[in-house]
Amino acid sequence: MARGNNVYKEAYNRCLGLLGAAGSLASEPELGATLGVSRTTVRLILARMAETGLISWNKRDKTMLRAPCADDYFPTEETDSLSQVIERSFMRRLLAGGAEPGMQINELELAREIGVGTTGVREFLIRFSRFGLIEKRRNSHWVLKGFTRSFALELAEIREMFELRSAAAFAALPQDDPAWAELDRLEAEHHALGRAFATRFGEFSELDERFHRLVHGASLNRFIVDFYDVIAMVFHYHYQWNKAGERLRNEVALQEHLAYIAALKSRDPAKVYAACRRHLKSARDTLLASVPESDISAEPAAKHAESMRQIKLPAGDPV
Amino acid sequence: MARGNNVYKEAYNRCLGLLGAAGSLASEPELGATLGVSRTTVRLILARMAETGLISWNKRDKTMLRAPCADDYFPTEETDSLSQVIERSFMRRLLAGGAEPGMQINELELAREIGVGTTGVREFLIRFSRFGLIEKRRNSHWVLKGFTRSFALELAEIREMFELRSAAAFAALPQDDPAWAELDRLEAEHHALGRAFATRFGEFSELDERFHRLVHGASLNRFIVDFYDVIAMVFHYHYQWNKAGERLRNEVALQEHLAYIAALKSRDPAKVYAACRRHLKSARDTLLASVPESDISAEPAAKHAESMRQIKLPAGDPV
DNA sequence: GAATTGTTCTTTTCCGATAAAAGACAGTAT
DNA sequence: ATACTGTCTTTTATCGGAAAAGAACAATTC
Repeated sequence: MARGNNVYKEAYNRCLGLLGAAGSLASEPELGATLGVSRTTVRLILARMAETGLISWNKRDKTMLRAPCADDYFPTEETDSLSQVIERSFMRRLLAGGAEPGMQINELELAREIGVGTTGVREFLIRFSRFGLIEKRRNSHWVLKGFTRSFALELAEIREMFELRSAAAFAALPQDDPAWAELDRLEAEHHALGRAFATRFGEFSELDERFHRLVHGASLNRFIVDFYDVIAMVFHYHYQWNKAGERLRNEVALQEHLAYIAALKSRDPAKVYAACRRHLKSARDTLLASVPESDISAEPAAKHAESMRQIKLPAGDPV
Repeated sequence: MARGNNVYKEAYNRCLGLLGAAGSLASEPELGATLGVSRTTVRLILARMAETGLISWNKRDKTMLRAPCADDYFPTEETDSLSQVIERSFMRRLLAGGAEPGMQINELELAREIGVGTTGVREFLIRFSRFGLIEKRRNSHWVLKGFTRSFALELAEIREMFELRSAAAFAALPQDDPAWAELDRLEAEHHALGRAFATRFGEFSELDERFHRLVHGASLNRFIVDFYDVIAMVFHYHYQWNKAGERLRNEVALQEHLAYIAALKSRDPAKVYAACRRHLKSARDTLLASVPESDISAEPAAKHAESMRQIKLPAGDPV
């Protein structure tokens, strides 16, 4: 009948890392800031560390008595927040099969199977609904729209609109904008990853997200920035269940990113546009290739969205 | 400790209207369909109507005994759903003054002042967050971002992108698409409203929303369609508190709509583009004019968003 | 006297319970 | 045979309460 203490447990685990690395711990407010929790939680952590004999704690003095070992850590199942637990569980069902579009979602059943209260599930579904994969019937159940080809196409359409615009805005950023320094840093990381690609190619997706978020940030538009959450969600879960051809896919994307970065640095709108489009096109094709081919007639939207991309908008300044 | 019975009360009131108009009532399933509620609720309504002597109810026979009077209706406060109550209350505070950007939102306080449970407020805030006016701090409070100039600009930017694309898609719709018939109907309604504008100009906003939703629907993209919810919310609440110049504003918009509709019917992409842009530009200007001029330096995004619109994207097919 | 600690109060997060509303199914009327 | 009604089951919407986490303030320490 109360919230779980995962915040404490998760912060405790991270704090063990800090202790192991430094041999002692900073002041309570400072620890709170680095761990991203309140001082109340910090003091709970310190209390337990003192209790288990990891440190001696007397006011300002927190010195390590022994190095933390594997047993000191809380198991990972206990450090996840409720929403993470629900999200993962839900996405597994969604992607790991048997989730037909049109199927209805039962809050109570979902809550019982995951082992949480209904409120948590409800709130998750409301938050999740903005991804466009589920829909609520008034005073009734939720309906699964499914991870379909048409979803992928609609997503790609918006992404392309937003990212082309963001990339153009990025190229127009003043010389002294901190984004340029961050771009240099990311470029270096791309090169570093490329050199050790054989062993580290799995790290690419994290770099990918950081790069695209940086670009989107240049739009200075909250709707564009927020929309990247949808893309990130899709990539995160979708590719987690679909590791086929991961290495090649990432290798291609990495090269495209480097060309894209070079184009941004040139500040030439035409070059930026071309490099961005090239990358977006391959991202879309890759995503579509991994969505199982479905009966198109059952998805009128997909057909239309595909034809949509052929429509030529009259040239002109954006409004 | 349970849900309110507003669904029943609201449906009951609408059913009184049906009864008054027709003199008798259809079958239970049919009534459920027209009122948009389940048969369980329909039977509750019929039971009360029989009890209060409005009808005699015996199986299939439901005949009116007396015409419904004002006293038969439930008061409007009791027919609103919890989320409507919370939304209105929240928007009133947001727009009716004293809501500074950066201010923090207290769930418990809000719940107490509105007289509802915390769960309802929480769920409302989560749902409302997609409008980009509030933001959540992890494990902590919500922060009000405010109905600022920069919000209006960011909103307008996306709206323009989406609507230009939707309008182009609309013009490319096949001749036999039902949207064309609906467009004809809306055009006729525009003309009818225009003829009686002096007395009925307040009805324009409802027509406005239906027209724009029809256009957006042609995109066949759920993200574009859903985004219109944001615009509709803004217009609904903002203009509800800002009636200054309403008649002129609506008159201009009505004429622009007629030109826009004519352009769509011409199916000429260049004409569609021009008419759509003209209308969007005046909609943006009108909205901006009604947002109080604020300290631009405190809102870096606003400045940038305004310069953004000057950037000329290289012409080319959409990806 | 500025930062840190000790203490207390507030707010968020979450669960279980319950009435309203939806939905299912069998029986009955046309 | 089809559509409607009567009855029963399932599911959703909402509240109150309790523990965890945050935040504020007073008392120390360097």
